[in-house]
Amino acid sequence: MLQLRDLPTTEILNKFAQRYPEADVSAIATFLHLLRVATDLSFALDECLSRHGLLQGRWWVLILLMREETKTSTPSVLADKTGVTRATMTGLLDSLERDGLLERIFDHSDRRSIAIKLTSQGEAKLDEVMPDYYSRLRESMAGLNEEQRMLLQEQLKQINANIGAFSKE
Amino acid sequence: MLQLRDLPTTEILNKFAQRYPEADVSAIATFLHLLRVATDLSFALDECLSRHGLLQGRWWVLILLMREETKTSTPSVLADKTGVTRATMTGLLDSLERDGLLERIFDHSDRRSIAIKLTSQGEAKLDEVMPDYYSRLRESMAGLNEEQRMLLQEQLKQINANIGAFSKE
DNA sequence: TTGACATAGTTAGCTAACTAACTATAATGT
DNA sequence: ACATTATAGTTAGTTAGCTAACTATGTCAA
Repeated sequence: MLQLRDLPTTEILNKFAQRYPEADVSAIATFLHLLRVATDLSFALDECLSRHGLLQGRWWVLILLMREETKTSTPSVLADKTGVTRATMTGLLDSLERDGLLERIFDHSDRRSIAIKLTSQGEAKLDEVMPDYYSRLRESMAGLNEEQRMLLQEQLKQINANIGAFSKE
Repeated sequence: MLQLRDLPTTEILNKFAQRYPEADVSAIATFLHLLRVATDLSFALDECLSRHGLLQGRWWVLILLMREETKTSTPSVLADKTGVTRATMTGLLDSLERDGLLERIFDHSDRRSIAIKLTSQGEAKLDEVMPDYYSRLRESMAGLNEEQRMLLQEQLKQINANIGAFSKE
């Protein structure tokens, strides 16, 4: 995702709207601001995680395992839940296994399948990262009160409901 | 940026909040929903652009050139405005030049510098892409009225103001 | 006026995603 | 029962980003 350092001014938007009558200026501005804030947040998150030797992909895998009662899942399920391909998941798991944060356990009920289990080192890593992540996240959202947060989530849901319009056909 | 297909339920968030007292449940939920909608929008945008042989990086370069009165800029300025490195910009410009959408013009006032100019083919490409992009964008934002859009932008500004908290130190 | 530093752009090599093709195993329909 | 199809995971090769190092040119201060 691009960083979009230079959002269009109102004048520029109006100039484009003149050339392209399909343009809805306030829709464009809202869309670009949303993308902008989200990419900035995503970069900041990666910066936070990288201080602990993680990036979003590796970190999210650890969290998904921690969520499970048994601290265990499978590569395909993890791939689906993180939204990466199974091929990418193979690489993420290789690197996390190399660091001792999880282990591959061969399941004998279905010999195609492999169980992925968080190690105690993996738990310890999350116990180190999550407090830092949660503290920073708390601060970065401090500008909105509870009511504003609920409202924001409602509005995001509205947008989410119509995303299909973008990719349809 | 990850796709985050499986956002945590309230129960999961509460479980984590029990283990990590730093957690602010509504902050986390708002943050994740924001990232989620933004990545979905970004994917949808790429899907729309790829029908016209573009992706965000190449497309944004064309737009930045179109904004200029002279349809001209330089690699470094374009790199700054798109938030990619100069090295990445070299690659983007190579590919756009190969497609005939822009040209490199050697500037003799400063022989280090190169002028990048949108060709008429480049303009034609934008004239093909932008109406499609704007129409889809209009539809995807149709769930919010003018007032809600302004409100959303205000809230995003609030978050933006505190992003520093995430990456500080 | 020249030595040190700064700027513009490129090249080379790395990384983390991707797709496509592959192996192995399981499930299913005739 | 066995041929077909589906599923789980990996491997190989591609892509679009990145950083670091490089060339060439320009600027500035002793």
